[in-house]
This record gives sequence, structure tokens and C-alpha cells, in this order.
Amino acid sequence: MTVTAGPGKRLTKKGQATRDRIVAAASQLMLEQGVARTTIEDIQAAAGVSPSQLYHYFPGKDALVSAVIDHQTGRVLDVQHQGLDQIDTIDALNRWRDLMVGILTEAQCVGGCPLGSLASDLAESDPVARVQLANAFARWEQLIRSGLEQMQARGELAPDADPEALAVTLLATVQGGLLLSQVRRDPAPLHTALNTLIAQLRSSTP
Amino acid sequence: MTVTAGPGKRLTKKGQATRDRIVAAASQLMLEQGVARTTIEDIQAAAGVSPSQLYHYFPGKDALVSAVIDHQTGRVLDVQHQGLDQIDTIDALNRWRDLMVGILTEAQCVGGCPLGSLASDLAESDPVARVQLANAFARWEQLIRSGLEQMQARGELAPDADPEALAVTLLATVQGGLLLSQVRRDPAPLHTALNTLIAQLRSSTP
DNA sequence: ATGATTTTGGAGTATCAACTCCAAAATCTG
DNA sequence: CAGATTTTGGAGTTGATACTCCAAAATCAT
Repeated sequence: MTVTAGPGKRLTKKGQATRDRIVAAASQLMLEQGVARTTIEDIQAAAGVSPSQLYHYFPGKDALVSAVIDHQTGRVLDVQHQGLDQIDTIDALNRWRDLMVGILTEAQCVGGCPLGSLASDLAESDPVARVQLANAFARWEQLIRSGLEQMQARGELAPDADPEALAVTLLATVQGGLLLSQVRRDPAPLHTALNTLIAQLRSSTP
Repeated sequence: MTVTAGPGKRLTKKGQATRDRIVAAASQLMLEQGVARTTIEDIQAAAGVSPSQLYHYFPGKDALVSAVIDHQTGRVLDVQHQGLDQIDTIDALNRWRDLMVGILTEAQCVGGCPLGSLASDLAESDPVARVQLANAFARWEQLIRSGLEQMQARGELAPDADPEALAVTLLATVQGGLLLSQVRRDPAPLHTALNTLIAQLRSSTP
């Protein structure tokens, strides 16, 4: 997911490191305080970088936001691959649930979902970002769907279950659960919501 | 939910109208572009009000945000009462689903959930607002739970179903579905997610 | 009606945030 | 090593934004 040298710009090893530092700092700050509340100066300070450096790598804040979306998309999809790639049984779904609840708990429920937060923040104010995030969610959904299809092929899921609809539902429940947990500062809502949904799946297993 | 004259401040009929106009304008703008991106000047223009008027009714932006949260909480809970108060059958849940999908469709998927958007926006940057929103969600959840308990009492829901857990799950799914629909500009995700969840409930009905 | 109180108009201020510019230092290429 | 290119430091500019102030007009209570 790391965007290395594009066609028009050659990036030195050191340059790439600086760029990465900027994106990482911006990603964290924007997750913690939102895009609009994160100033360029904040990012400069967190990344240990001067104004000219930042504007050397990004034409403006919008471009930086776009890079942040790519960065977070990569991080989230990595975790999802880790949890979903070899799903065979319903218990594997429970491990996936625990993976996400664990990450949330470690973060002490701060920030919520990196993609969900960006989406809510940018959906109405940055059309380009909206599409970029829609694509990210589509890829995430596809990952879940593939896992469910694997399970269905192994007979762990009812043959008449609809993996596509279930994938949307699971993704929605993850997003909503993360939001509720973030607001309440308590991992329970995410855990309960996923647990309930997975239990329903099990009950309709042949 | 309308906050009329508090103890320390007497509000004239006209004054209350002006205050209401400010809160309504601020609510809409903050829903459409987020809290941080909505400037006091934007609100002044939309409400047809001068700076001194705004600062006469609110000590600062934070206080206005708090009033906006109250306003949106009232609006959302009103709709939820409308859809949930007399729930007896599973079909009533489907009408509730249609109510929300209908509202979302009318809004052309712009803004998402008024509470969810505020929550995601403010959770990390305004601790007072976070608690205020947590309470709003708790009331919403309680409304859903009461509906489910009614259904359970009538035998429309399995006796061993857990209304509390189901309420959290439904609320999370609504929130996540609204977010996905907002990002994709398509009511389908919300519809699919709620539909799938309700279908699961039906399948485990005695 | 009249005096007290609330409401309003609008100009003004101090601060902050995004972005620019140019020359010096570091790094790469051959 | 030498020239071309990339990277960096830091002061400066422009515009926006939250908030203030004071006097005039409207409204209310008696």
C-alpha cells in the first residue's frame, strides 16, 4: 500500500523516509482529532519537519489527506487479511471478532475505525476522498465475503445463506460497534454486536 | 427537547425564536460539513443573524455545539418513538427499517445519522460532547430494547433471545449501515444490513 | 406610559492556519 | 570527484475565524 516514487518525482531514500514520517504523523493526528482540526503545523511538529519539507512532498492539505486514506486503507486491510484469509469454521469468525476487539481495547477505544472516522469526517466535504473511501470499504467487504464463501463451501454456513448480504451486514455492524464503543469508551458494544450476529449465523447452520 | 428559558436568562418570545433559528441553522450546517468546518460566520449567514446576536445567546462555539446535540437528539428520538413505540410483530420491525431507509433516501444519503456524525466528529475532541452523545445513544438503545421486549412478551421473539444484546446489535447495524450508505451514496447498505438482521430474528422465532 | 431589560447592528481585533519563497545543505549519478 | 537534483531551514504573507464592544432599537412588566 505504500506509494513509492511516482512517475514525475524521483524520491531519495531519505526523501521517502521523510514523506513516510509525514504521512504517519498526519494519520495518527487525524484519527485522534479529525481532519479539519489537525493543522499543518501540528503535523510538522509531530513529524519533526519544516513547512517547506511538507509542501515539497504534498501540494496541499488535500493531497496529504489522500495519502492518509491510502495509508489507513493499507493498515486496515492488512489486519483484515490477517483475520479473514483462512476462515473455515464459525470459530474462526470468533477469532476475527477477538482480533478487532483486542485492537480496540489496546487503543482504549480511542479513534474508532481509521476508515470509518475518515469516512464520516470527509464524506460531505471532500468528494474525491468519499470515492476513495467507498473503494476501501468495497475491498474490505469483498474480503469478508470471500471468507464467508469459503465457509459456505465447507458446509459451515447454510447453503441458502447470502454471503454478499451477510458481508455488508457484518461490515456495518463492525463500523457501528466501533462507533458505539468509541463514544462509550467501552469495548463491550463492538463485542456484543459481533457476538450476537455470529451467534445468529451459527443457529442457522445445518 | 427544546431548551426554553433557563434559570438565569429570561428569553423573550422573539429571543427564543432567534435562538431556535440559530440552533436549527447550526444543526443543518454541522451535519452537512462537520463541526470544525462550520464557521460561526456560516451560521450567522444561514440564520440571518449578526455576531452580537449569536454571542448573546451562546457564550461560544462549544455551547452552541452542545445545543445542537440536544436538538438532534430530540429529532432522532422523536423519529424512533414514531417507529418503535408500538412494535408487536416482526413486520413492525420491517416498517421501522423502511422508515429509516425512507428518511435516508429523501436526504439522498447526505449527512448520515445526525447523532452518529456528531459522535464521530466530537468523540475525541470534546469530552463533554462525548458524554452527551453517549447518553443519547443509551436512550436510543433503550427504546429499541423496549420494543423487542414487547415483541418477546407477545411471543414474536424467541423466549431465550436477549433483547439487550439485540438492541445494541440493531443500533450498531443502523449506525454502520448509515455510514456505508452515506459513503456510497446508496441506501442499499442500510437496507441490506437491517434486512439481514431482521431475517435472522425471524428465522429463530418459535 | 415608562423605566428596566432584552435584543440587535455592525465595525473592529487578535490569533491562527495554510501556504510561499529562496538560498543553503545534502544526496545522487556518472 | 563534479555537476545535477533533491532535500531542508526558516522567515514571511495572506486570508480566515472566533470573539468583543457599545450604543441604538425593540420588548416587557407594572
